[in-house]
Amino acid sequence: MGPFSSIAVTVDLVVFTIRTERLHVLTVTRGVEPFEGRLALPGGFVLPEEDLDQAAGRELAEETGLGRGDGLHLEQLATYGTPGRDPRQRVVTVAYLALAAALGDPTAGTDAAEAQWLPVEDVLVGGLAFDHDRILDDGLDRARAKLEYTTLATTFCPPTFTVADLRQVYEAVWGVSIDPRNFHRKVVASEGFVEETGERTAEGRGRPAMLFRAGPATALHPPIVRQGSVARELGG
Amino acid sequence: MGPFSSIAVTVDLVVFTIRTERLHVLTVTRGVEPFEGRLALPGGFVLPEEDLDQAAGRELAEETGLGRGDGLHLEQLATYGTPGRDPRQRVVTVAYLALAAALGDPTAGTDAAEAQWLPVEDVLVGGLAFDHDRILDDGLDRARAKLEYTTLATTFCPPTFTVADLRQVYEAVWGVSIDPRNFHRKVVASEGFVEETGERTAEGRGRPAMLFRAGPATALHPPIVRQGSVARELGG
DNA sequence: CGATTAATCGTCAGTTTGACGAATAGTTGA
DNA sequence: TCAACTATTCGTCAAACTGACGATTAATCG
Repeated sequence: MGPFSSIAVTVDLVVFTIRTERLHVLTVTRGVEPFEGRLALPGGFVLPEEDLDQAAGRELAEETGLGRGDGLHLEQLATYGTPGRDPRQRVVTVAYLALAAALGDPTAGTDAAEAQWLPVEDVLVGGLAFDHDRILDDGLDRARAKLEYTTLATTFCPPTFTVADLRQVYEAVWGVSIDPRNFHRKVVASEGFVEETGERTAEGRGRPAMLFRAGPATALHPPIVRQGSVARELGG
Repeated sequence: MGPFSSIAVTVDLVVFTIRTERLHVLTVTRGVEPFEGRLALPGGFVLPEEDLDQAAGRELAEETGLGRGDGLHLEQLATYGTPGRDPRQRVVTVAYLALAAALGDPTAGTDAAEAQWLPVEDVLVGGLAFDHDRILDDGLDRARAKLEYTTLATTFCPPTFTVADLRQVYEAVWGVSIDPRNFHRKVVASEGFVEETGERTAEGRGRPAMLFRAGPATALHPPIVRQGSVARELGG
């Protein structure tokens, strides 16, 4: 294939979770040049006999210990290949978006001793190496949009959760506050979004809440819309 | 970077347009093995100093003569890299989706003497080389979804067009028929979707229609929804 | 010129929305 | 113990939006 083979292919991960009611992203501290000591998104090379999705799943498992069956969501985000984005050589990276329920601190002892969860707003202000700020931004846009018309918000929740838990997911990801009464009405009316477990929360202030599990639906009809979000988005 | 560099990176294009009220996709007939003589999506290698978007734009220009300023839309679709998808060597391809107004037959004389527009439904039934059927399918899904909540339908139209022209875009892409009265109401009420030119069509049967041009909006609020499309999409 | 065609305007009932009041069922603190 | 507090859940209401479809308008066709 001639002179075209000198491009390295990697996968990078934008992994979101919610801790203490704020959206967090998984980061690693680079141990080598370039950008040594700087924060970056986790990622690595695609192995010669490995599918792209496989590579992303492997990297995710290495960094977090999460794998199939942990109710996490993994989808391809976009691919970035501007010449010079890695100063060493031409690197094309396929970015993936992962959503996970809150879990303990990243598995030390593995490849990812330097990995840590950081609040997205703290990272967004230009803190990442390479073009990872842009990738994080695109991942955030994608996650925000997907909450509107898919049931993916439940992947941020534990196996059983309350409507308030689910609402806090939307509030954390969108950075807005939502009327609990209208949100409750829409969620329980949305067929297949959540299923009753019959149980209710034991502790906590206020009236005990019903516990739900994720329902079988993947798409939301009608969607849960951000108030003035995309609206009035004019531009030329 | 060791043993990781032996992956070739290409771009492939899903180019849609509308001819005779049906959605068409740009195809090429392969002149070399593998899949010699078979239909495929146009595409080619990413050059060493070339950005991915650039490569896609270049390939599009080579095949169609279309370039910036022709009011066409070009966006990254997804990346495909399953080992074995190209029997010769490991190839990762970044697919792009392009939408264009109807134009003449593909520019013969260039690289693309074998390029032709074919109705999507004729191609969908497993006619393409490599994994291009899958790519076409993903492109079709993306195009259908984007018509709902963006103003991209106008990129299928000439500089000035009627509401009926726009409706035929939706009907061709979605493969449904739409009530002309409700569609008209929504389109003219949607701020920034279309702008009046003050002119009207001269020829044709029936009452002459007002001519519009594309407005400044990029997002649609509220969206133009497919009837029962995504609705009831349960599964798990 | 009447039939036909297509564009545009209207009507109407049913649904969904955002705003917000009210009842419920717990915990907290004096 | 009980009033204050908090959070969940249920209701109400007017405004907006939707799909179905009738009616009018303005052209071409036979």
